[in-house]
Amino acid sequence: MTQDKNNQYHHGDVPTALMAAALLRIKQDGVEKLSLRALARDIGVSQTAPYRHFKDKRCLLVELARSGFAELAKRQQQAVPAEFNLKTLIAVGIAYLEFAKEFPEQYKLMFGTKIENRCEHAGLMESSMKSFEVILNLAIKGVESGFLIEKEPAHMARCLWSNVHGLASLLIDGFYNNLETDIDDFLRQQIAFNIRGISKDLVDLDY
Amino acid sequence: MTQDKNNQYHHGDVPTALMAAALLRIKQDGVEKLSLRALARDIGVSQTAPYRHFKDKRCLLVELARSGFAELAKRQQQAVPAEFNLKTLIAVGIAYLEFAKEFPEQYKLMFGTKIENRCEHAGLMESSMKSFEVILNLAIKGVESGFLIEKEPAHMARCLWSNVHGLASLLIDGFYNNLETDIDDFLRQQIAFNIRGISKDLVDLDY
DNA sequence: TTTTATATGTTAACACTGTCAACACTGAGC
DNA sequence: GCTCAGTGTTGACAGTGTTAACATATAAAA
Repeated sequence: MTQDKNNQYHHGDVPTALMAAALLRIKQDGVEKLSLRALARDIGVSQTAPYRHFKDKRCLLVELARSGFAELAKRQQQAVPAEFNLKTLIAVGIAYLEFAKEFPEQYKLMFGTKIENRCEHAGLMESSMKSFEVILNLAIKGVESGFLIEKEPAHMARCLWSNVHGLASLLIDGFYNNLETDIDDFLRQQIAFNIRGISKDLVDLDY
Repeated sequence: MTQDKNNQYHHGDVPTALMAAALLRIKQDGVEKLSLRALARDIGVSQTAPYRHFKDKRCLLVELARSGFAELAKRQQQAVPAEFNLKTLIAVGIAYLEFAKEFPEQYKLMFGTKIENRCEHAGLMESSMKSFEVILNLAIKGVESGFLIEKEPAHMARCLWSNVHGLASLLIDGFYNNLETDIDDFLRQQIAFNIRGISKDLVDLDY
C-alpha cells in the first residue's frame, strides 16, 4: 500500500524500485546480508510481491550484476581516447578500478561467489563480455599499432583483464589497507607493470 | 549421540570433525549454502553443539579460510627450488593456481565476500601474509640476482600476487570455461606475461 | 459497455537458517 | 565424594526464501 502515491493498488514499477533499493542496501550493509523481504519492505510492498517480477532471489542478483557490467563497460569505453598509445591502457585500467572502488559491493556481486553457474544466465555473460570486449579491442589496436608484442590479442586482453580484476578484488577485500604508498599511485604502478609485460619495448611508464 | 563410538556422551573432537565436514560440504554444495546445522547433523551432534567451539558461524568460516591460507603457503613454499631463476616464479604461480583449482570453494572463502572485516581476524591475516611472503621473498631474490627490475620488491610481489589471484578468481568463476586453448598452457602463458612485466630483460619464457 | 483474462499484489504457511537461554551430563581435580 | 568447568542437549525466537491460494486492477475482447 503505497501511501505516498495516493493509495493505488499497483506500485507502479516494482522491478526498478527493487533494483534501486537493492543498490542502496548492498552499499550500506553489503551484498551478503541482502534479503528479498527487506527489499520488499523498503519499497512498501508485500514480501512476495518481488516474485511477480523475479523468479527468485538469484534472478534479482543476476540482474543487479548485469547492470553492473553494463555500467562498467560504459565507463571503460568512455575512458578510451581517439588515439591509441600505451597510456590508453592505463586510463582504461584506472577507469575499471574506479568503478570497483565506487561500487565495491556490486563488483563483488558481479564476480563473486554469490551468483553460482553464471554461465546459465545468458544476459549476464553477454553483459560481462561487453566489458571484456573494450579491453580486447584495445589489445587488437595495440598489436596493430606496434605497441604490443605479436601474440594472440585475446590472450593479452585476458591478461590485462585478470590483472585489473585481481587488483580490484584485493583492493575491495582490504588486502591493500595498510599500504605505505598512496593507493592511486600504487594502482597506477601496478597497471604499468602489467602493461609492460605485453608491450614490445621495455617502456617505463613514468610511475 | 554418537552411535558408532559406543554411546559415549562426548563426541571426542567436535572442532576437527566440523572442519572436515565443512570441507566436504563446500566441495559438494559450495560455500554459499554451508549451514552450521547441517554440519552438526553430519557429525552427529545437536545443532547448537558447534557453538561450544566456535563463537558463531563466521568464526568457523574464518578458521576454514585460515587453514586454507596455511595449505596454500605450504604448497607455494614447496614449489620454490634451491636455485632462483625466472622459471621459479612460474612454478610458484602454477602451484598457486593448482591450489585454487583443487579447492575452489575454499579459495572463494579465503578471498571472497563471505568473510567480512577480515582485518579483525588476526590469525587469518597472519596466515594470508605467510602466503604473500613466499612471493615477496622471491621478488627480493629476483632483484638481488638481477633478474627483476630495480623497483620496490614489495610492489612487484603484490603485482605477482594480484595477477595470480585474478587468474584464479576468473578461472574459478568460470570466465575461462570456453577457452580454445588448453587451460594449463593458457595459465602458464598468462603468468609468463606477468613476469615479463617486472623482469629486466625482454624474456620470452617459451610459452 | 460489459466481460474476461492477465498482470500484479496479498496473506498464510512451510521448511529452513543462525543464535540464545536454560538445562543436563561428564570427567578431572580438590 | 563434591565441585565445577567443559561439553552437549532441548526448546525457542526471529529472520529467511519460497510456494500455494486468494484478491484486485488494468487491458483486451466481446
